[in-house]
Amino acid sequence: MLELAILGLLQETPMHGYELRKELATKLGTIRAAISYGTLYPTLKRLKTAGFITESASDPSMIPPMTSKRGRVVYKITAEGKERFADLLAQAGPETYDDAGFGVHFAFFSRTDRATRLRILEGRRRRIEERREGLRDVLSRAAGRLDAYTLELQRHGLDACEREVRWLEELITNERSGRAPAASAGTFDVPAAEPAQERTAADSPQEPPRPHKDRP
Amino acid sequence: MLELAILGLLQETPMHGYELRKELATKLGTIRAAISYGTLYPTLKRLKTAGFITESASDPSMIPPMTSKRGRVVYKITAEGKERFADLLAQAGPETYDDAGFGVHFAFFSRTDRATRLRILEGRRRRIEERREGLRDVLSRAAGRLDAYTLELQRHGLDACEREVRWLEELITNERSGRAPAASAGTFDVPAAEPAQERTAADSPQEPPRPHKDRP
DNA sequence: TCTCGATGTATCGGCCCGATACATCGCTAC
DNA sequence: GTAGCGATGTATCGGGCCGATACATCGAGA
Repeated sequence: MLELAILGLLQETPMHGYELRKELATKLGTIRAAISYGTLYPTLKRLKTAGFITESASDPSMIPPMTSKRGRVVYKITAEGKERFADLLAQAGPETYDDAGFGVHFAFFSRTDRATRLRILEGRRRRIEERREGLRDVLSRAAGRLDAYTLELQRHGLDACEREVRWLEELITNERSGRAPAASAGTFDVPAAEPAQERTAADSPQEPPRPHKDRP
Repeated sequence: MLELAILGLLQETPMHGYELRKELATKLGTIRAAISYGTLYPTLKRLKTAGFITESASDPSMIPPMTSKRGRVVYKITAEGKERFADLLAQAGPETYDDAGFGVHFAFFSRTDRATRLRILEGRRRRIEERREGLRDVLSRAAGRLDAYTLELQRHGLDACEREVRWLEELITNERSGRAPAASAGTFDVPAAEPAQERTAADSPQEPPRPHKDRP
């Protein structure tokens, strides 16, 4: 899962580990607070061994905060890496629908085609519906066996499930009708930006409608 | 974390592994779907080595489903195990407040005293408030940098945070006023039960109210 | 009879985490 | 000026937990 996220971020721009961790934290803030270095560096090593990324010593192209010449290592994605990213993004294993897996896939939805988005959204909905049914069963059948706190926990969990299902339905509806994820229409006004570069997919040039919100 | 859950369940009645897994699944259904055997058995081994539980061959006291004489192993908690359980339950490390840790502690709240419950509830609230602030920051400051899907994910996460904070506030209020977790007052009618005993204290033999369901 | 699904115990490779160790940079305080 | 401090930065280690896998028994229906 982390592999996918790293590849996705490096696709936008090369980075060194520390930066990667921060970007990961803001992009996946909902999923995991912050990735551990004990995970990050071994994963980067794996990725490098597999040929999906390359390391290079610090080049002096970074202007903003740093001009140091210390041992900073900049990671860069390769062509194989981009291909790998597209594969991981589109393929759907069972782990695609658990909390972490779904979150990562969703976070990179702007790099996917609509069919894939719908498939993942619906798979996730199915998964949550199953969890919801399990909780309902427990609450109706096993209620007498459990204490008040445990029941309260289940009730809260059930509530969260129902809410997530509704959220997914909204997203699915929007997706089908070709709109962007206008969904919950929060208090925030999205400041446009991000022409969302089209065409990612190693070999497929399509990258459909995506009305999104292009500026003139 | 799993250690705590196992000890907690074995405190109610001895069990074998398979049964333990199922109980774990219904008690912690919100937290984790089902514990893996690749986790369960090694943990049981650890617990046994540490002297917190004992193994014994299948005794013929189990009536309901099985009368087999195969290699079923029944696990039973020891006095040290009960002490350990009380310690784990009351102590508050940082991992007490993450999703899994909090869930397990909450599921065993009926075995804790009110002061501990309040401490944990408030610690959890603090944790979630921090996550919430982080998401708000991202949504207001980094919004332009992120695509619509990522933003939608953050919005949904923020929503979940706000909801959980409100839930926790309710629980804290109830706890302070001495009521049971009547909290969210869902569609379900809570079958009363559980006056929520006070005082747990490591070695006390009391084993409070716990109506449970003993057969004749 | 025979296969199938539930029950049951157990191990292995691998991902990921928290703790820890180091080293440098820019800032403020003394 | 220099001493400390917090942010930046790279890296390893032990351990928890997961999914896949293997194996064995039992009751019930084809």
